[in-house]
Amino acid sequence: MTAVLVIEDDDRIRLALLLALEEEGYRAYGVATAEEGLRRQRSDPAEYVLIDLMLPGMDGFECIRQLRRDDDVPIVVISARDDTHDIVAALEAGADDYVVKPVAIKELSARLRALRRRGRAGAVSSQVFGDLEVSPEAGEVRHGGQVVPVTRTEFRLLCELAEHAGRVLSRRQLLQRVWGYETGDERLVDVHVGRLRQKIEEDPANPRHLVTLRGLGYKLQR
Amino acid sequence: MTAVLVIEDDDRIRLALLLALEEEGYRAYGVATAEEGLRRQRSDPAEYVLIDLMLPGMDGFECIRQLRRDDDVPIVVISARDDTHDIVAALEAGADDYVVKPVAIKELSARLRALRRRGRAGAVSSQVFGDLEVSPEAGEVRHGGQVVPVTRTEFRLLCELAEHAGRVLSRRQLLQRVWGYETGDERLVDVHVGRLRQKIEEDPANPRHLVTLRGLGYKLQR
DNA sequence: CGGAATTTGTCACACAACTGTCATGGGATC
DNA sequence: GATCCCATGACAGTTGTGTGACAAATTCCG
Repeated sequence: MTAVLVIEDDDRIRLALLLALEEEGYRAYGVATAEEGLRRQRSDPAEYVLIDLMLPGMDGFECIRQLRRDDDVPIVVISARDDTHDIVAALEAGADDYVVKPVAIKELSARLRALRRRGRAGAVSSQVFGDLEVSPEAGEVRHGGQVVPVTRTEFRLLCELAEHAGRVLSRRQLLQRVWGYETGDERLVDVHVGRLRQKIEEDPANPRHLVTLRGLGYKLQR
Repeated sequence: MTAVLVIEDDDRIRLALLLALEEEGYRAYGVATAEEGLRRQRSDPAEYVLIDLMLPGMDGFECIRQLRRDDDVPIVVISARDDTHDIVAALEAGADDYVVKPVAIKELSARLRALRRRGRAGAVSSQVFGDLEVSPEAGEVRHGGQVVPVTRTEFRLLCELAEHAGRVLSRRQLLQRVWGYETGDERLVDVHVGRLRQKIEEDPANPRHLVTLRGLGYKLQR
């Protein structure tokens, strides 16, 4: 059965979430602090983590970062604030999705399902985005059935984006994950995204797959 | 030749799919109902099944479940609705992939390729790559029908690549698997690849089978 | 056993491909 | 309209790969 870990300090909300999740067929358990959440996830990993941002002690952002360090579990943020900054910061910390309280349980459930679907797709050796296909194993990129020659860096970049398809990755995240740079000029990412577009987009000036989210980063989509 | 069964009640869409699939090099045939599809698949199994969800009589979901009962064939759902519930239900019924109508045939083709890759079985006794043939058992390599004399190291290298045909193998991996070196100069691989090319490639400078993926490694393809 | 032939691994060089930086200009946002 | 953000082309430095030469190791064969 699919397990969900809920990290939320407000008892009433946490209990309500747990009940609703069990109603939906998940095995759900909750903790009230980030520290306990980390411990729990290490000892008995859940398939999903729901987390509030404002927590006593370690806050949600830091908790997400630490979770991400040793786990690729899908993380959904549940926050009271519908603030762009929070959303961006949470996604940059490594969250996969963001919902605003009060949470419609049906919506939450749909989002979990969507994540599961995406996760399943991510597990296969080859990913398809419309007329674009990325095969990490074959070291191959196809566009409209044709193999496109891409460089190693472009390939890594594309794989990284494909692995988190549909989700924005900031320039900083890409710099860290693709290049391993903790710091550095983010324009570097732009350049390589540009070059990649020349190869995999029909009309590089109007990208369909590798799109820019101004101020946020890049995203790969169908 | 790879056969595809299309289960779709709309005559125009079905015919269009069949034509497009044959264009792509598949042997395709179609039926209009789930019942007929099940019968057909039992009597003359195809390698892939494409299925619409909304069908007269037995619906797509039930059809998928029944197909799954006695067959491990990859099933791709073709639906008009881009609805999370449908997608989840179809995948849970046993489908392998889901595309939304109108279907871009290139995308469909790519998805079929992806499925084939995922489901590919292990090594076979003799492998053919166009005009290149490798028989590990006979200890022979043929190029254009002619037996080519290769050295033991070259042969091992070629077998290793053939066993993982279509996948990139890094120099390090090859060094480990062919030579048994945990560490060592990776240029060694280059040299042997070069020598192998002299023997099995029409034009060693422009290899068709034993290709380089810069920064990644080498790959054997047809 | 001994010499010849073959195979193997190392090295160095050359060339092509790739990478990252910079500057410029276009577009979006407020 | 000012500002910020992003796309893109050019360029020099770097890296990766192919290849020929050569010596050591191995195999072949009389």
